[in-house]
Amino acid sequence: MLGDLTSDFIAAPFMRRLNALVGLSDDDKSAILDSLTDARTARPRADLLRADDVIDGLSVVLEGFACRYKLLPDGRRQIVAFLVPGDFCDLRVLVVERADHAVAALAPTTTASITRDRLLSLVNTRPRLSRALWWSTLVEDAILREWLVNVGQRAAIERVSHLLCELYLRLEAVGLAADGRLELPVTQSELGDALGLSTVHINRTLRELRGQGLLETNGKSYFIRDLARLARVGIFSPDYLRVGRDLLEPRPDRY
Amino acid sequence: MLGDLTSDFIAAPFMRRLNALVGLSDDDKSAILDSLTDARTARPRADLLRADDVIDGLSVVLEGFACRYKLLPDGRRQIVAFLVPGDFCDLRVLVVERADHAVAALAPTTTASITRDRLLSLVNTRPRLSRALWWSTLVEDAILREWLVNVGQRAAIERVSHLLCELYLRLEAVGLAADGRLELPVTQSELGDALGLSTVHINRTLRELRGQGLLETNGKSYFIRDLARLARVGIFSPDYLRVGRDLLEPRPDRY
DNA sequence: TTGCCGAATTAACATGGATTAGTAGCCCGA
DNA sequence: TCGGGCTACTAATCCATGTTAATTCGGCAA
Repeated sequence: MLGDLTSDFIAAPFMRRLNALVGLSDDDKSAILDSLTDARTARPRADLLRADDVIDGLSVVLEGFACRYKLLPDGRRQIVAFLVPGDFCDLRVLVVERADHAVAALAPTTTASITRDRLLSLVNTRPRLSRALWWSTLVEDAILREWLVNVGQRAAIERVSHLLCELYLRLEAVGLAADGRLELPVTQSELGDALGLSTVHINRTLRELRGQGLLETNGKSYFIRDLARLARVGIFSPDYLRVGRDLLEPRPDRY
Repeated sequence: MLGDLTSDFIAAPFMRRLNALVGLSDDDKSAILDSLTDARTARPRADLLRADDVIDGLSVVLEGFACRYKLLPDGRRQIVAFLVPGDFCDLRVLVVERADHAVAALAPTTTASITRDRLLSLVNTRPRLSRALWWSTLVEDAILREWLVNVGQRAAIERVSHLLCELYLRLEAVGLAADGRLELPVTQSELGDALGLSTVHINRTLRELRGQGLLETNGKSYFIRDLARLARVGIFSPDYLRVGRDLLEPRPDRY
């Protein structure tokens, strides 16, 4: 377990996220908090998980920013997901022991772990917790599908806008963005790897968004001046971030 | 339930697929076969599932060919997955009631369903079946990630080659392709929607592959003349289609 | 302070793939 | 049998994005 006060504080985004859907009981909350062990902080660029690593437990991002990625043999890299505080590194540990992709920290990133056995017993005894985990994976899937749409169909300016909208909402949901302001501790080259665009073109596109008065940037601080308009440019609709949310709440006791 | 002999026959690819990983018992097999009801055949272009549809059960593709897709308001379409016999239309029915994307038949497609309640009871009483379903979703996820890599990083000829390799292996796994020959009942425009390329460019690219002696096509019949070489062109590695396979088999009783 | 290095930025140029605009083949229904 | 509507296929042209290369900026270590 982690230090109590500290852990509550650091784990706030995580709990906020789990709580958002299923309304965990206090008991559930402390059960999962007490299961978190082995907090550690990774430096930017460090791998949290390498492809083919044997996974021995579930890690949660508590602070920082990370990504899932896959490499081609010639060095091309596709980032297939961004992980923000509250996201899991490797939920599929429940079933599979080895990852097919790597996870890397992009900013200094603190994670904590739950052992596989502990996780399995939590899941078996706490249905709401189990549902919360399921929900997490489903949202991840939905995001992945939306990213495929993004990269497959949208033009550069639409892609960038869409990603900014998504990240703003996700960070806002865990209390890390507000009033249009967010910190994205990623380089333009990393944005490019996520969107299938070159660094240069990311830069051009951000300039264009700034020119249209939609965005201000200052280093890694982003200020979305008009979220509604940015969403229109990015053909962004937030539905996919709340998969089944409204439907689950009215009947939380169904399963 | 479906007619017995007929159902065994039609459901062969499905059972083959479930069986591939976890080695179901005869008992498991008949349990799931007996749960299949309501077989129906959809025509090409018919939606099997519409976005926002309330899902009342799990459908399995028994015969034919289908796709998951998402539409942008202006009509652009991204196909986010192909479903071959043995694939599930909507596994997330276990948790969520509404789909965030649609599923459409591309060829005449026969599906059968399992009611949600029946499915839940199967899952609760048959751990190996439950594992098989989990595995299915994980493979789907892995494919989705690989598609994102494909569309985000690979050039057109690589993308097309990669997809052909993937579909060949997936169809071969359920007994629907062999000796380099496969039937793809999809139009070139549909391939384009899956790969983020225009119809015209799909056509050019197929011509190029034919020109290089890698491929022969005749209508919707494809003949891969040299799978190894095609895989090299497509930077294709089949690992992602067997997520954790080798790791699960040695300890099938672990959960 | 100086020097270094990675990241941001910009400009010039190159190109892969989109778009447009056709023709031709094929199936199917009248 | 004909005609209509897809789908395959091709060529010409255009443009969004990649590539290359150089400059600037900011932080950080000596």
